[in-house]
Amino acid sequence: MITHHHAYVTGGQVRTDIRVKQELFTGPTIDVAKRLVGAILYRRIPHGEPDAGSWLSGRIVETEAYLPLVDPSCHGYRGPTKRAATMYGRPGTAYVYFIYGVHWCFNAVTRAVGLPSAVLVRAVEPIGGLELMRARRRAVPRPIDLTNGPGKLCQAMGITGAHNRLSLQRPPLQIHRGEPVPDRDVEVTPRIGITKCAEWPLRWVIAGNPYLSRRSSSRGRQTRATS
DNA sequence: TCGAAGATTGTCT
DNA sequence: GACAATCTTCGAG
Repeated sequence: MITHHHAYVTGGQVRTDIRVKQELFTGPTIDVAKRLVGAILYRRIPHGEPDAGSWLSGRIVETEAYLPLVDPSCHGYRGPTKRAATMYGRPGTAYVYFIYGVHWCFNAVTRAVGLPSAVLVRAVEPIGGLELMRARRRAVPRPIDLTNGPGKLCQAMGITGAHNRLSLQRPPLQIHRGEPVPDRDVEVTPRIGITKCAEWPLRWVIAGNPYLSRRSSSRGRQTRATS
């Protein structure tokens, strides 16, 4: 079961905590994408907004890797354009972009400065701040639909372009290591919603987790741990 | 400067 | 399962 720890690190714990968090984002993007499955995403509501100071949190259950140099689906593929510039920045920072004129998508930047790459967080399992998430997600009766998609989780947790380029090691956005997910529970599938190199197995999920995003529309190739 | 596409979601049939 | 909503980005001209 998942335990929720609201406490934010202070004092002598800070140094160790920051090092651990940075390690979350080091290494090949594929490794980071798998590693972030089971990690905890924290969002602190800043002063000036309703419910300031409270925390929203969720366990990451679904990620996708967008690779440098070789991946035409990666926004950084065609160079450091205005939008993709964030991907060329420091690993462990947020890359948040607007899509379809409707939704925000949240990524963690990976690799090194100058190598555009990121991990898309596609779904989280809500842990803390359920009521606040529900308030941000209008017309969503079921808790299971609160954060089961990249646009949904950004809406529920109030993540927007204002967070683009921010460090993920301190408020208002943080990712902490969570309880390890056994390898046998992590499945790899093709990515969802892309047209280029759509068959590449770069999506990681906790098999059978009820908070995963919707199935891929066309081929019904949703993976299941058990049938 | 213009047009098309897009790492999505909610609604309708 | 199909499609509209909605707008920023990007590449072509």
